[in-house]
Order: sequence, then structure tokens, then C-alpha cells
Amino acid sequence: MKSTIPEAGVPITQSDRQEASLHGEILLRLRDYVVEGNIPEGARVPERQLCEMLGISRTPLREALKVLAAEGLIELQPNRGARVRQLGKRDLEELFDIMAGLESLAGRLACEAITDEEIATIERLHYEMYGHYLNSDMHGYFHVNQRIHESIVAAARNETLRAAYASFAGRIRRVRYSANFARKRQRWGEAMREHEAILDALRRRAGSELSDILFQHLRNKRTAAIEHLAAVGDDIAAAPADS
Amino acid sequence: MKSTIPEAGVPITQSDRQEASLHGEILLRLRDYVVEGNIPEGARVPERQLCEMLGISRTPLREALKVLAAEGLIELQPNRGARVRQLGKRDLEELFDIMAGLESLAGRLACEAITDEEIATIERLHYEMYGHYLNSDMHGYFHVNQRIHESIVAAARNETLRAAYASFAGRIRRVRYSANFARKRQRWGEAMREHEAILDALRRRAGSELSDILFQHLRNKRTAAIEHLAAVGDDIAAAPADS
DNA sequence: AGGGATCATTTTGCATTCATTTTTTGTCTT
DNA sequence: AAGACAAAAAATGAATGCAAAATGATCCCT
Repeated sequence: MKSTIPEAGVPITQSDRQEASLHGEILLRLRDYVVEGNIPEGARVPERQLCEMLGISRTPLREALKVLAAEGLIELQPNRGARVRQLGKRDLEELFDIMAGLESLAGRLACEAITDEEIATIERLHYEMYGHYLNSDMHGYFHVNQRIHESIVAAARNETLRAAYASFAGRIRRVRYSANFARKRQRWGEAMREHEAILDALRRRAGSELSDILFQHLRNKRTAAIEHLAAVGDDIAAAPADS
Repeated sequence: MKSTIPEAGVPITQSDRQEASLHGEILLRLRDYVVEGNIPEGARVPERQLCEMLGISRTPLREALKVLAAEGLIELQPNRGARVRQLGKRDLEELFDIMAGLESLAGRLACEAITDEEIATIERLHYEMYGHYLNSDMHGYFHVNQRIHESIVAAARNETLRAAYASFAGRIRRVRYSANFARKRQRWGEAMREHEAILDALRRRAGSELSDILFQHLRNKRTAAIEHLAAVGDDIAAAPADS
């Protein structure tokens, strides 16, 4: 008996749906492959090459490419193939704002349903993150920080929101990670204080307040990231013009 | 060679955006077709039938179906074809909350960039809507109401947000429309007052405040819609229950 | 020798074909 | 007559083939 495929008529969750068929498998692998940054931005990706790399024919590959294009990870130019999407400054601003909005929403919803246990878990993560902060462990801080935000999204009890959040997060994954290392010591301290405010509002289940704090917190992240990329990012900031 | 099936369905309309390719054309047409509610919820949609209806082969159709599935409009069950996605009560709650979050975000962003002219336009729409309210013109009210919310989203100056908003709106389009007619006179009056508060906050560019008001406004809409569908909707509410 | 046109090669888009899986139908057994 | 098993029919998933477009290379003309 395999992985408990529900009876007919019952919707299959998006994550389960993909694994069975080949195009779904390819979709998952290709998405990871792109999100992880294995293909340089704006690079042309010939179908044939991907096909032999994955050992499949073009049909399921093309289906996966269409989906990835719909998700905004790649661009499909008519008769000219697929390119990894290049994010210009404006694109990044828009995506960061959306992430801010989604987390802001997640925080508001989380206040309606979060359990004490979940809050305790987030508190533990918070202190763990504080430890990384004190040790100036950027890498550890980044990952625990991610887990905190993911925990808030999970506490919102909204699977559709979680999926949308994950999708948008994938689109700016590389940038987010690289931008994290741009964090100045001062901004880092501010972020820690903001996280304390987040935790405080969460404990009090102050939805509207938490929504505001989260948005502002992410907005500040956005500013830091954009500034960083404007200074360092030549490859990324080069995109804003068309083609 | 019988390859060219002439004028089997409908001629190609190039008026649609940049979608010159066949799969893109099919995607737009199929999406509209599903969103407009031409296929009953949960109904099986054989590829063959759609192919001859659209006058194309299965390849571009299947590509379009994959994208629609990624958008959440249809479901693809392995080896069992495509079905129009059925939204259970929980799905609707989640989607309404996301719409609330996105509009809340849009309002906040709009306050940063909206022009006096845009506000004036929204004011005109508001009074037009008020007229429909006084005349109990449900249909007119619904459409002007939509335009107001779309105007706020447009004023956010975030194309990615606009696209995401449109996508989620498509998923609950039918329900939204039908739920609108469930509006009790009392709730209708409340909605009008909320709209006045929205306009007021927008004039003052009070982003955080507008964000709160919009979320609450949409939350109230959600409650009304879910109650309505719980009472009337047998087909829609039938999905979540276990088999 | 340099710029541009023409032709060959590569790549993409779509149709068709082949292989499984599912669904239906028909028959047989209890 | 109802249920179960089996075979046929239909539908889906993936691969291949073919035409059109794009890319690159060669050749011609000034």
C-alpha cells in the first residue's frame, strides 16, 4: 500500500499531487534546481540540454517549464526558449513588499489560533537566534530567523497562505540570503529588538499590532536588502531594463 | 496529412496581450472559461473533448491544464484527468482571508503613492456605489464595489501584487458574486459605512489605519459569504466532509 | 576588407503515436 | 438477481516526428 491516496473525489494536496507523475517529479526537481541558483540569472536554458540532463523527453519538461514560468521563476520567450528570470530593483521591491504583506497577514491570523505551545516554540527559537546574534553567527541567525517566520506562517492555519508564502519566498531566495550578509551591526540590533516586539505582541495575541510590527520589520529588511544590492549587485541590478 | 483542422473551434484572437503562442492563447481562453463558471464544479473535463472544442491537439492543452492546476483553478489527479476544483468551506475561508490580507497590504502601499486624482476617482466611484445602494441595485453595487477595490490595488503600484490579487480573485469569483446577493440590508449598510471609513483613511494617507479597516471590511464580507454558502450551498459545502 | 544577404543548422512549437492505466461493459457464478 | 471477475474500450502519460522560426555561418557585393 503506497502513500494513502485518498478516495476518488477527495482533493489531493498540492504537495502530494506532484510526486506520482513524471512531469510532477520533473517540476519539483527543476524548481529546486532553479531556486538553489544552479543556473545563472538570465541564462538561456535549452530544452534539449535539460532533457538529457534529466533523462526524459521534451514533453514533460515543457509542461514543467510552463508551470515554472507561471510561478515567475523563469521567463518563456516565444520561439526563443526559457531564461531564468532576472529580478530588477523594482521586482525586488515588489516581492519584498508582498512578503511583508503576507507575513503581516500571517501574524494577524496567527493571533486568532496560535497555541501556548507554539508560542513557547517560537520563544525557544528566539533565544536560540539571540545566541547566534551574540556570537555574530550570521549563517545560524539566518536559518533560525527563517524558522521563526515560517512558524508564524504555520500558526496562521492557512494552507493556501503557506503555499503562496513559500512560492514568493522561492522567487527571492537567493537575494534574501545574500542580502542577509549585508546586515550591518546596527541594523542587526534593530532587527533583534523588532523580533522582541513581535514575540511580545504574539504573546498578547494582539493581531492588529503584530500585523503592523511585522510589516515594518519586513519593510526594514527590504530597505537593507535593496541598498545592499544597489551597492554590490551588478548582475542583479542590471536587469531593470527590458530584455 | 490531415494535420490542419481548419476553423475547428474559434479563430485565434491576437488581441490578447503578448500571448502569441498557441498554449498561451489556450491558457487565457481556458482560464476565462473556467472562471466564468462554464464547467460545473468537480466535473470531469476530458482532454479529448476540450481538444475538439478548441480545435487543437492535446499537447498545448495539457500544458495549459498544468498551469491552471498550479493556479489552483483545477485539480489534476494522476491518470484520472482534470476536474474543476471544488472549494470547501475551509478553502473559502482561507481564500477570503488571503484576499483580505492582499487588499490590506494594497491599502497600506497605496497610501504611500496614491495621487489626489486617483483619490478623486475613487470618491466618484464611492458616490456612484452609494447611489446603487440607495436604489437597492445589487448588480450595479457589486460591480462598482469591485472597481473601487481594484482601484486601491492599482494605486499600490505593485504589479506583482496586482497579478496575485487577480489570480486569487479568479478562484473565488463565482462564490463572491453569489455571496454578494446574500447581503442583508443591515450588513449592506455596515459595508457602506466601512467604505466611508476606507475613503477617509485613504484621504489622510493613514496607511496602517487603512490596512486595519480594509482587513476588517473584508473579514466581514467573508463571514457573510461563508454563512450564506453554509445555508444555501449544498454543492459547495459538500467537499470538506470526509468520505 | 567590411557590411549585408542567403543558406544551413539548431531550436522551438505542435501534432501524432505508443504505452499504461483507468473505466466500462459483459458474462459467469453463487 | 446481485456481485465479482475479466476483457474491451477509452483516457491519460510520455516519446517521437515534422514544420516553422531563430541562430549562426558562409558568401557575395560594394
